[in-house]
Amino acid sequence: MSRRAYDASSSCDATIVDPDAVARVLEAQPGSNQLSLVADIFAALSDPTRLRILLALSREDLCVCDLAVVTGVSSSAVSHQLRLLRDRRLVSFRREGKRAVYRLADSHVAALLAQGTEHAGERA
Amino acid sequence: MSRRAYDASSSCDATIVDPDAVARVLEAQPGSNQLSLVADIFAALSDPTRLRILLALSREDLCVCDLAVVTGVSSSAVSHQLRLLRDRRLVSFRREGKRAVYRLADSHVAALLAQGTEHAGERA
DNA sequence: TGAGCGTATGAGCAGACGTGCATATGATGC
DNA sequence: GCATCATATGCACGTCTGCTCATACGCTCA
Repeated sequence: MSRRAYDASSSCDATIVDPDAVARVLEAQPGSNQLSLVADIFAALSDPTRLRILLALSREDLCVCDLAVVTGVSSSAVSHQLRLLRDRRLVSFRREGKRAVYRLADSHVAALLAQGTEHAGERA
Repeated sequence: MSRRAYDASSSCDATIVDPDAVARVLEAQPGSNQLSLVADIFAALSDPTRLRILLALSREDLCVCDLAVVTGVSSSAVSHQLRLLRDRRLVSFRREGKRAVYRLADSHVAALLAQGTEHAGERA
């Protein structure tokens, strides 16, 4: 939020224009591990197929083959994506006979989805 | 939220196990365009360098070369990423002498960042 | 046990992505 | 005008990603 003017002096090749601001920012930045975690979560939400899966699961628990119908891709592709979403703890599943019925892991996921769609909605 | 048991009959090759649930989901799913928009926004947040840029800008307005210092990559790379963030309307900038000073486009971005980091924080 | 179904996984491929290098553009100051 | 600095852009390269195909696993029922 700093709106103070840049002093326009000082060079810039690997040098810093606003040392105070840079220092404040560097102090507040999360470490690389934490940052990769955040990036991984957003990456999981960055694919249309996975978004369709997650949006579907935000309304109904569904098995793999129904998710294939909903997303319009092969159940193999869905399974691959579900594995990724499982690894990132965004979905969980239970066995029901031969089927695997998936559901969202927790409400944070739905909240992120909602915020993302809302943000996109304003740029129609 | 449907928790009713799957009836375990009916086949599944391109066929549907729970037609009602699938129908409800399909009706509620956004169109492909809207969906791509959402995916693009999340994709913009899915890279550590871009996250560093956005987190930095959520605290301070910064020029390209300072962002290069903060992110630890070349100012060319920063410029490339800023172009992407500009195209997706996540950041805006003003000219200040020779420099371009960038800032977050709106508060939604900060909200998404916060929600993402919070979500990641619980999985330490 | 053996066939059939639903799901999972590994390999391979086409396309997208992030970066650095070289170069272009634009603004400042002599 | 020219030189210099900050930023932007085109290209090339290595990596990653999402899909399909083939195959393996696990469960159910005859």
